[in-house]
Amino acid sequence: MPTLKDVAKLAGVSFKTVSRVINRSPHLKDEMRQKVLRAIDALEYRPHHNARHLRTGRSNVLAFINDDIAMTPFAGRIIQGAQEASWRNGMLLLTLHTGGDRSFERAAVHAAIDRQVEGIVFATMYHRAVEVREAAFEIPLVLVDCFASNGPHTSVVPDETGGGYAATKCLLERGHRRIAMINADLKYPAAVGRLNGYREALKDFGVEFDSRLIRTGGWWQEDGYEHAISLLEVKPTAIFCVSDRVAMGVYDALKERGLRIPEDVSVVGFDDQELIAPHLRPALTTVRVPYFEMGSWAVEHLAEAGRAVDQSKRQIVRLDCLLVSRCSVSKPFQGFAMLGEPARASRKKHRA
Amino acid sequence: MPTLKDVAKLAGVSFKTVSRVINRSPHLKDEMRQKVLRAIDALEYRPHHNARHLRTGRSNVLAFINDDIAMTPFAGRIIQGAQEASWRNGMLLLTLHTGGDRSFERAAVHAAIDRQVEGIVFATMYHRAVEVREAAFEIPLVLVDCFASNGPHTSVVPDETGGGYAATKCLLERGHRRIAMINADLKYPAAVGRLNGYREALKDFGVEFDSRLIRTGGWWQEDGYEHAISLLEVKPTAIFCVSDRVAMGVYDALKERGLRIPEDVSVVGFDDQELIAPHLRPALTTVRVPYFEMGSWAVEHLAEAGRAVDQSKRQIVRLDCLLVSRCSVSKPFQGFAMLGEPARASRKKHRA
DNA sequence: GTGAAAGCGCTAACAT
DNA sequence: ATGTTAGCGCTTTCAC
Repeated sequence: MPTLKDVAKLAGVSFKTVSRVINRSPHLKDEMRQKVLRAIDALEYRPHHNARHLRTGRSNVLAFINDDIAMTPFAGRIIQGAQEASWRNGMLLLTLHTGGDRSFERAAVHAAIDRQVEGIVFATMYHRAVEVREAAFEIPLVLVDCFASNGPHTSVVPDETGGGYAATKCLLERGHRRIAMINADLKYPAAVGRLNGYREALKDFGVEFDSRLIRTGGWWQEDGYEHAISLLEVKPTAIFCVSDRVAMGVYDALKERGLRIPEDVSVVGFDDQELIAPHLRPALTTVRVPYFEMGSWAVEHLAEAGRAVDQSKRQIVRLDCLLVSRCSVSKPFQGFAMLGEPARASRKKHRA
Repeated sequence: MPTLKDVAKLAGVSFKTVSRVINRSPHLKDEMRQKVLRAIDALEYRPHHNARHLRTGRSNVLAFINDDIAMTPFAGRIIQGAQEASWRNGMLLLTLHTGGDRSFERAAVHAAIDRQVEGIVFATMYHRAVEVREAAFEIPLVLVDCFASNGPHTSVVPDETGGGYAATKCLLERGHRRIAMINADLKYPAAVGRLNGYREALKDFGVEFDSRLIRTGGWWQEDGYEHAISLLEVKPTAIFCVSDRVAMGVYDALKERGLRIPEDVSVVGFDDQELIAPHLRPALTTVRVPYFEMGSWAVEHLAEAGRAVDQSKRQIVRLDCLLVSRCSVSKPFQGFAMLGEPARASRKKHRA
C-alpha cells in the first residue's frame, strides 16, 4: 500500500504538500496540485484512515449496538436508517448485538469505546425501557426504540399514541362505533401508547369507551386468533390489532367463521411489516412505525453532537406513526348491501 | 483518556513495561505486573486500539457489506452469525449496505478498505450470482448467499438441492405420490436447486416426474394463492412451496375452498421464517436455511485466512438446509378416516 | 506557498 | 527482566 511519502517522492514534492492536496488546503499553486494529483492517481494512493484518526482524534466511526437483530425485520430498517445517515455524514457503523445479555452488553460497549467510536446508537427490537450502563456515559449516546429507566438520555421512539389514534380514527371516520382492540400486555409501552391513542380517538368522536371490546395478551398470530373468536360474542364491526401478526390471527378466525373482511368486519393492524401486511387477503390497512427514520435521526443527532458538543439537552423524541391504507377497512356492513344481500340477514349471521 | 505513559508514571515503571503487561509478555516479575495492574485499574486505562493497529498493521475489523438489509429478516440472521464469529475471533464488524446500487457498492468497498478492514463479507438478500468488483480483489473476500459470476471467489451458499430433497422426501415417506411444487422463476438459483432436489427425491422413491404438478412464478403470497387454485384441478395430495410466503398463499386458497391442512392436503414451505412458519394454522412444516451458519462460516474463514494466508484455494461451500417438522404434513387423506368420514366421500369433495 | 520537525499511542527491535 | 530508541502514516505547528 502506497503512503504519503511514496506519492511525494513520485511527485517530487515534500510529503506535507501531498497532505495539503488531500486536505484541500487553499494555499497551493495549481501546478503543484496537478502534479500531486497525478501521482496519487498513478499509485492508486488512498489515505490511511486510522493513521489520520490517530492524529486528529476523530475516528468517524459510530457504534450501533442492539439487543437482538435476528428475530425481527424491524432491526434491519433501523440499521438501514442509521447507515444512510452515517454515510451522509462521512461516518461508518460498527455493529454489535448483545443477544440481550447484560454482561455482553457491557463488553460490547467497551469494545466499541476501545475502537474510539465517536458515539453509540443503542437500539432495541421492541419499544421498552432500558437501564443504561455507566460505561456508556463516557461518550455520546442515543437510544432508539427504547428509553432510559435511569437518568436522562437522548432517545427516539415511535409515537405509539399517535399511531393508535390514527388507526382508530380511520375506523371512526368510516362510521364504525363498535371498535374492538386486541392489545398486548400493558407492560409494553407500545401497548399502553396504542391503547391511549384508541381512547383519545374514541373521545374525540364522542364514542364511549367499552372495556368489553378490549382484549389483552401477546403479539402473535395465536393471540389474535383466540381473542378474535372471543370477541365475536360482543359483535364488533371493526377490530384494531396491536400488531400485524395479531391481525393475521384475526384473519384466520374471521375466515374460519365465514366472516368477510372488510364487508363483515374491518381490521386494522400495526407495524406495516412488508412481508405480511401488503400480501394478506385482503391487503391489511395498518400503521407504519418509523424505524428507518428513528435510526437516521439517532445518527444525525450524534453527528450534530460531534460538531456542537451539547449533550446536556437530553430529550425523548417521538416520531410519527402514519396510517397505511389498504383494503381491510370499509364502512360497517356496507359489503352486504352492495352484494344485494339483505343487511338484516347478514347482521343476524354475524351476531348470532 | 489515560495513555500508556500515564499508567507508567503512576506505577513508577517505564511505559514499555506497561505495554508488556497488557500484551502478557512472559518475562515479567510478578510484583511489577501487580503494580502495573493496580495503576491500570486506578486510571481505568483502556488500550487505544487504533494506535495499536497503526503499529501492528492489524485492525481486527471486518467489513460486512450487503445489498439490502431492510427488506428481509434473513439478513439479520446472517449478520448475527457473522457477528458472533467475529467476536469469538476478537474482531468487530463494520457494516455497510449498498441498496443494490453498483456505484455505491464500489464506494462501500473503498470505504471499508480505507478503514483497513482485514477482510470483506459480502452478503446478498437472496441466493444469486454477483459480479465481483476489482476493488474487492485487494483483500480477502467471502461471498455469502451468492457466488461470483466472474472468476473464482470463496463463497458460502445454502444447499438448495438438499433442501428441496428433504422437503419432498418427508412427503414421499408419508405416502404421498401426487406432490405438486409451486416454484419461483428458474432464473433464481434457489428455484433451480429446490426443483432439482424435488426431482431427485421423486426418482429415489420411484415416482415419475409430472410437469402438470409444477407451477412457476414469484415468491409471494399472491403467487401461492393463484397457483394453489389452479393446482386443485390436478388433484395433488401435497404441495411443496418454494417459500413460506408462497405457503401462506396456499393456506388461504385451500381454506377458501374448504380444504383442510394437512387432512386434505399436506403443505411444506421453505425458509422457516420465524415470524410466519410456526404461527400459521396449522404450524408450517418447512425447510430451514442456514443463514446464521453461513454468516459465521464466512467470518471463520476470513479469520483463518488472516492466520494462514492461503486465498488461493477458493471454493463454494454449501451448507445444509434441514427440514423443520411441524403440523402441516400428514399421510394422504388420513384425517378423513380419523374423523370417521368415509374416505371416498372426502376424496370426491377434494377432487370435484 | 512550501518544507522541516514534532508527536498522536502504541509495539518491535535492540540494548542493558 | 526491564528500559531505550525508532517509527507505523498522518496532521499540526512553526519556520522560511
